[in-house]
Amino acid sequence: MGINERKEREREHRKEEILDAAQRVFFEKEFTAATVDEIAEAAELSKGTLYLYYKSKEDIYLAVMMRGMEKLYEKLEPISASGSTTIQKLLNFCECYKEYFRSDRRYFRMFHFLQAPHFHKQVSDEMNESCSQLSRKIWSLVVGLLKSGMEEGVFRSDLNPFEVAIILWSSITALLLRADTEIEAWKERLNIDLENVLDVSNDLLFNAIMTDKGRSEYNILIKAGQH
Amino acid sequence: MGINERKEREREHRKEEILDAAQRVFFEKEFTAATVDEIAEAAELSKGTLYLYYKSKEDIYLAVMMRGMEKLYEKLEPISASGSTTIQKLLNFCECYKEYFRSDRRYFRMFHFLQAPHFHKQVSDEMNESCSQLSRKIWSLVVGLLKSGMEEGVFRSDLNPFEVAIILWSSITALLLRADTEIEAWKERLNIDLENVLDVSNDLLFNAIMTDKGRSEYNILIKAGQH
DNA sequence: GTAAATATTGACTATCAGTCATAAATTATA
DNA sequence: TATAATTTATGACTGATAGTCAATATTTAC
Repeated sequence: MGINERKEREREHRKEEILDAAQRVFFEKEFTAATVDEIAEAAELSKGTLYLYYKSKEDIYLAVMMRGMEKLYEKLEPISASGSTTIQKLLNFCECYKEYFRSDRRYFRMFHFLQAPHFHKQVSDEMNESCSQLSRKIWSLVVGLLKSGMEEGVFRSDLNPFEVAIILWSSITALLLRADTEIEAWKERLNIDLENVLDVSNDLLFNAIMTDKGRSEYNILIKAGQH
Repeated sequence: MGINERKEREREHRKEEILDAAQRVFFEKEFTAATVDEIAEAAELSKGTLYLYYKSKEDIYLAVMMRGMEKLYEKLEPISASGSTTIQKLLNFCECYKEYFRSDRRYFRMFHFLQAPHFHKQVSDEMNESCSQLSRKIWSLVVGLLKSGMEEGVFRSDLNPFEVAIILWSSITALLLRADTEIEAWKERLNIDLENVLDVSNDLLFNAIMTDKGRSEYNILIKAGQH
């Protein structure tokens, strides 16, 4: 019976079409401002049909956001797999995340909602699970990098790689989320460029987690990058 | 005419009563789950009356949150005014924020909403302004501390105190917000204690922003604190 | 004591997520 | 091919809730 397979394919295709429509809507309006009716209209389907494919508005939102996370993963993974040194990879990771922030800002912006605790109440267990799984994929790239660096002796091995990953990821994401909403305000009020603040923050943290060996390689790369 | 003054006092008093009621509600339920009708019932007033005193649900929420920020300020300010050394003050600031997180968790939890960009759409300009003003008050304590430390030569003076304040505040707040919602998950999954991660993060950043002079004082204090 | 001003009310409106009985379309059976 | 069974789609409806406003009650001024 190829019929069930075809039906399954068609179902997945329809789900993607709904996401295409939802993405157009969520790129224009944030979660609360966007309505399910708008998404249905954009998808040229009735609202009831949407609910045959997704369990809630939050599920649809997360599914679009996961496209964004997947895209970030696709950008980070090749760095991880490349032949660069660990220090170079760390710098590339950060540059890549910043580049993602700049060019895929509408996806990045959706990450704001991951923070809101109430949001997850309406998310189905399956969606939450796929989302965590994808998070962990990205996560493991960072942890992997830190572990390699510790083994090679460029990162301090007295630190816990998971803890350092949390620290780095939290601080970078927090500053980018802040930059997303406040970059103009800081520029005007105190002439501070939040993207530059991120560079300073990274520089402080990188130096702090590196060994002398790591730092010497890092400083050479940094100087080479500044021109 | 003392009547207008009395009326003004009564109006302020009523606003506080509404906040008392709103606080009880928001301490139990997060923003979306709490309803204005519930707050009205808790205040023993009709919903219409609430809107004579506050312009929106968001305004009421922010007003309660500002009580929480005020309370934090009241705890931080004495540290700033004390005769301790700058390094000691920095450590006390962090300990104080962590203590606030633990004992005033319900206020702290409300901070989650400050991040959400859509939230501010419904906030009146006046409320936004009072809120920013209060933020700046807390903010200036941190910046003041950093500036003093730079003058005394315990903090690196090649760094911009405003930028360092953003970095410290962002990273501490981001880790505490994460701890608020994920502390059990990390404990179970990888046996990682997010409160400890905060200590590690602070240690990395503090060392990174200090001069040799600062670090030597810091290390003495840290060792004294560990017993 | 009465008129004007002020404060309060709660029924009403508008909006929107999610549902479900009904209808259309597709597939299986005779 | 005709009909029954199954699957997919619909949109009017429900329930929840933020915010409004004409009507009412209370307080102040004369």
